[in-house]
Amino acid sequence: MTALLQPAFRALADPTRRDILHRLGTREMTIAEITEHCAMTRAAVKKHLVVLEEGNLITMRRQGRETLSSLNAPGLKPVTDWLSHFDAFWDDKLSALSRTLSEKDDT
Amino acid sequence: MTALLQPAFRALADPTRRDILHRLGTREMTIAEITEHCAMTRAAVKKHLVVLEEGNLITMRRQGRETLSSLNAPGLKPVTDWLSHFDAFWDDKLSALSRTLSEKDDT
DNA sequence: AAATCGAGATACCAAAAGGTATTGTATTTT
DNA sequence: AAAATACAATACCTTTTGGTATCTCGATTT
Repeated sequence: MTALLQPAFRALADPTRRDILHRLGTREMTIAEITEHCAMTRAAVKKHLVVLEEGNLITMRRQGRETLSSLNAPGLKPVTDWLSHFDAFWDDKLSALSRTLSEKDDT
Repeated sequence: MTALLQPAFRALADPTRRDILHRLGTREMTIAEITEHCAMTRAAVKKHLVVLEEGNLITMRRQGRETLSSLNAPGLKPVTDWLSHFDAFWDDKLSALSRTLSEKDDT
């Protein structure tokens, strides 16, 4: 999974792609549907989707003449794992609480 | 803080910059020190440091003729906050626990 | 004071990223 | 079968990105 760290971070670096991820959190969507919200051409949206797929953040499946894109949230795990390395450096109440709890119960 | 979301994600998109962040987790370092590990010129490293500073992920201070760079971990918070929106989509034990707790106590 | 050392500042270059336009190809619809 | 639909693929363009080289400036060392 750590092999997908760079493609995932790369995919997240663009605001359009983050917006698409958010929308796909709601439901599976066609390229045309996504394009409605994006102020660019279908071709451009498709490119973004390919980048998201390379980052393992979405999956695409062909159904008839449509391509359905859906969120692959577990693909974010390498990213959150990498970020968790820095948890110890700031004192966020919740993360501190989580750390405390995980110390008591590491099953 | 949400205004720094894009610069922060941008800064994290480069493997060299992520590596620098890791190193700065250990201690404050000069540009020359960082450059030793980076297989590129000081000028290139400096550019990366500027990007990291724009993302609010590090701070730089001049001391004599040296520039000391240090990690600013709280700058990662907008990123982790954005990512937490997707917590509900995978079943990570710790994040599930955190959500449960935050429901009971939202102060 | 002179030489050196760590950086800042530009200018420049090649490659990648983000986007459009155009053309082509299956799948539906009528 | 013909037309329209939803997309794929390619070519092309512009801007950004990652990098080097060079020159200069200010701080240190001797």
